[in-house]
Amino acid sequence: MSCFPRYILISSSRRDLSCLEGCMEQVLRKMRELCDVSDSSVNELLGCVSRCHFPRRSVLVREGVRSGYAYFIERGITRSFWVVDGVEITTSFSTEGAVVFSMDEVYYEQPSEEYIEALEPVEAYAIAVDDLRRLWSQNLELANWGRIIHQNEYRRLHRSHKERLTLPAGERYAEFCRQFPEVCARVQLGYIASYLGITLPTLSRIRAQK
Amino acid sequence: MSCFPRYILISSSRRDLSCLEGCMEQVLRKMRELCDVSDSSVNELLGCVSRCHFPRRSVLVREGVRSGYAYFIERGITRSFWVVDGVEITTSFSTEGAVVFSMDEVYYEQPSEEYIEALEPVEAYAIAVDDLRRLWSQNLELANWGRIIHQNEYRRLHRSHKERLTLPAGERYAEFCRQFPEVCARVQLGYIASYLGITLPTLSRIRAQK
DNA sequence: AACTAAATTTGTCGTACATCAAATATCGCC
DNA sequence: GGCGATATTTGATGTACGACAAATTTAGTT
Repeated sequence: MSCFPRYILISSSRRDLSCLEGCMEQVLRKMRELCDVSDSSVNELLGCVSRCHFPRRSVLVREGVRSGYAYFIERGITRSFWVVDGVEITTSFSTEGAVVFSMDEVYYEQPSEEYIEALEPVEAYAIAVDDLRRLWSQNLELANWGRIIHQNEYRRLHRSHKERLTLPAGERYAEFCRQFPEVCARVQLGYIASYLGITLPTLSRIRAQK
Repeated sequence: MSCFPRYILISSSRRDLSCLEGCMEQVLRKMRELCDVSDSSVNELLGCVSRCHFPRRSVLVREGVRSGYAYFIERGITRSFWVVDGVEITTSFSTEGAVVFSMDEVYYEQPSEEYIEALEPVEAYAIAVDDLRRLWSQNLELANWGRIIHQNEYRRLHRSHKERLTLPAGERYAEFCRQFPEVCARVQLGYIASYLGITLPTLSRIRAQK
């Protein structure tokens, strides 16, 4: 089990929106791919976020804790994982434009069961979980956006589950590379192996075969 | 691959609500466990449903088709499954009080990728997918109820995925029996084996060990 | 650029579970 | 209540992948 260097930097002045002009570009680009959101809703969202930075290997969300924040990834890549009996199990990767948060915290108001860590230096926008919940409950456009994100996550998980049960390891890896070429290129092998449910040596051998 | 005897009976008179008095008991009981829904919202829902019956082994939702309906299970049990290369993979069981539908149809307006079949004779209430979508988009209470159902499904899947990656087959079976004793008792072994990602002979041997 | 730590490859061996097949038990239905 | 179909058990054999460990390559830090 790795040990985590720990610092979280959240810019102090939540109300200084000057830095937001022309910001959240990746996040907003991704949002517009998913659904229509009016400028006023976007502004509501922008009013709640603070820019922040996470060095490589730092932890955004920790097991057993309520971090209090969700994060929109503007630059960099993160992984979510469980630690079970000292073994890390990667459950997802998130890149530019994605939202990462603890489902336990946001949906169930409980401490997170997962970790989220930065695999590269991450530029992000933090939003307080309370603010996110409030926006989702009050603003229909943002609620729909949240729902679509969640539905897509469910679908990814559903399909990955299907693949786990039907495809041998090599084909699952090929499928992963096809679906997430970005992630495949930027992330080290051990994390992908863990995501696919195989060991690092096995994945290495699979790659050697071709 | 099994072949399906097929008849779907939906009572013709959608507007005859007399049969609904004291009806949907199991469904409404389950709903109240999850969240608060006012009588007027419940009535909105009741106004859209029709009682229907599915014999054992009949199919509620078929792959490649838009069934046009979601179903509230009042009595009986269903399974959802994929057919991949002629092999059935069970992804969930639904009992009294549950809602079953094709995610592809309701969320993505596409033909279903899954089958849903009755494992026992099923008494259900059918709602047109269009009506369900409309209710969810217009009624905040019902929308929240839908969201909670979806979140719980996500969580179940997330955890089952975790178990698949960390526990050996025998412990996964034990965990399944602990979490779903009802289902465990009512459903035949092959479906449970398929849900757990092991073969029927293997599950039979696991049980013989204790 | 060099030094160190981390990631990946490669090797050997063990095992949990799959596959195929046949025998027995159970259950749905008339 | 009994018959026929279906579900479960049991057996023999194979294999994909895991576990552990050492060698080699790659990459991060000064």
